[in-house]
Amino acid sequence: MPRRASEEPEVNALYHSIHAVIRRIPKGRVATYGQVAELAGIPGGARVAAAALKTSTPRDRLPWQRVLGKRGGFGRIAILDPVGAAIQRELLEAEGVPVGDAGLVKLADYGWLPASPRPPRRRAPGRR
DNA sequence: CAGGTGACTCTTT
DNA sequence: GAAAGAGCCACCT
Repeated sequence: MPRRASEEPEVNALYHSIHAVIRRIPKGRVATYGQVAELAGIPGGARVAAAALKTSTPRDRLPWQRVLGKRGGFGRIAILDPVGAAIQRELLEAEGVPVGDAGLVKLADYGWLPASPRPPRRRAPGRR
């Protein structure tokens, strides 16, 4: 069975916060998983944000199409749900967000800036 | 409590 | 620039 936060229609408070952040993404803008997670209070929890989206259902009316990977792409979803990815691309273009042929969005121009610009982080994760 | 998993992200090869 | 390896977080079994 698919992994979900719980069998109940209501999600956990943490996931709810993530959903709330996603709902705050202005139209015509996109945010990254890491960005959403950080705003939700989970720095470095990009995967948690992804899980929150995965567990959510279309009935939640979440603008998941505005959540992209750090490189401006859709990530593995393009492989898991190619149909959904196509819909996502159309939705973004309908909002005024141009998507390149490779399925990439210019985060420098259409990235969401909730409060501060993007401070260059030195080496948070990935240090081996 | 411990092990396994993933719509991620980063640094190094 | 692509591929591989390592790290983090929260949820599930």
